[in-house]
Amino acid sequence: MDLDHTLIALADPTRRAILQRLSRGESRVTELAAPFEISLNSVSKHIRILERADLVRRRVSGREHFLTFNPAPMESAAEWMERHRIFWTGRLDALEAALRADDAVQAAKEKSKPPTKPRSKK
Amino acid sequence: MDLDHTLIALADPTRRAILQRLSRGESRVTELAAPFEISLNSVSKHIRILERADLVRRRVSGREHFLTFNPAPMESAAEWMERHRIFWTGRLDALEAALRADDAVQAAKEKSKPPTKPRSKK
DNA sequence: GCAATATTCACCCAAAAGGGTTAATAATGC
DNA sequence: GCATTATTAACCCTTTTGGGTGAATATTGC
Repeated sequence: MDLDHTLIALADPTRRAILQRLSRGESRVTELAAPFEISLNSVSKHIRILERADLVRRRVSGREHFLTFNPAPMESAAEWMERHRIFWTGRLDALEAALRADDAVQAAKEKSKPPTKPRSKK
Repeated sequence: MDLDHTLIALADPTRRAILQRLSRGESRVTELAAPFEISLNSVSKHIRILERADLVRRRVSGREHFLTFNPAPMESAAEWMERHRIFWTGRLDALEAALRADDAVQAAKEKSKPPTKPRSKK
């Protein structure tokens, strides 16, 4: 799934730093790699993972590779996370509400024990 | 960083399915593993990764381990993603605006060639 | 043409992830 | 006590990740 690639790409501090740098504008690979202590080669591999997630686009001009940040996958991921966060948390809330409701029913039963009018059907 | 563990945990379909199941209420490991084709053992390993991210909590009662979904790390991750998405995209917008402004300045220059008060820097 | 530059390719290595199988451990039911 | 059940532990295997080095390739500048 795309989401997998996006989340994997974002789950690394070096790659997040690369994206942060690229959010300020396009950059060549060497420029981008300079601030990092790891080798140019390792940075190149991180870039490939970012490209797989389509978070980074490459424009080759002669021997220089210009990289740009593409926010679209990040928007999808943020949207997915927000939606599921709300949905999943909402279901927990619903569950708790149901439990509270059950408790209330139980309390009512205990209190007045009515013959519990058989609800017709069945 | 915590974010690393959270994103890694969320970057797998099996683990997302586990969380989805747990969002409907707590479950034992065996119950949880039943719908999956992979072994109980593999599910157990996925659970450990979810626990590392604190997305899943474990309550042991006798030989049964009851798992619950903890939404807090997901909220942090969603918050992080939304904040950076806006910030990074915002900077791109700012960059584009700056480029458009430069274009406008350039166009103005071309049109009337005024002495163009040098805006200091660079 | 030739040296320097920008980048990747092809490897090596260690650690982690994701899958499996076969014990081992701990609690339950009888 | 003893069989059953729930779960992890300890291994094996393969792939991926994250790091490295050294060579290959392509382009630029002279």
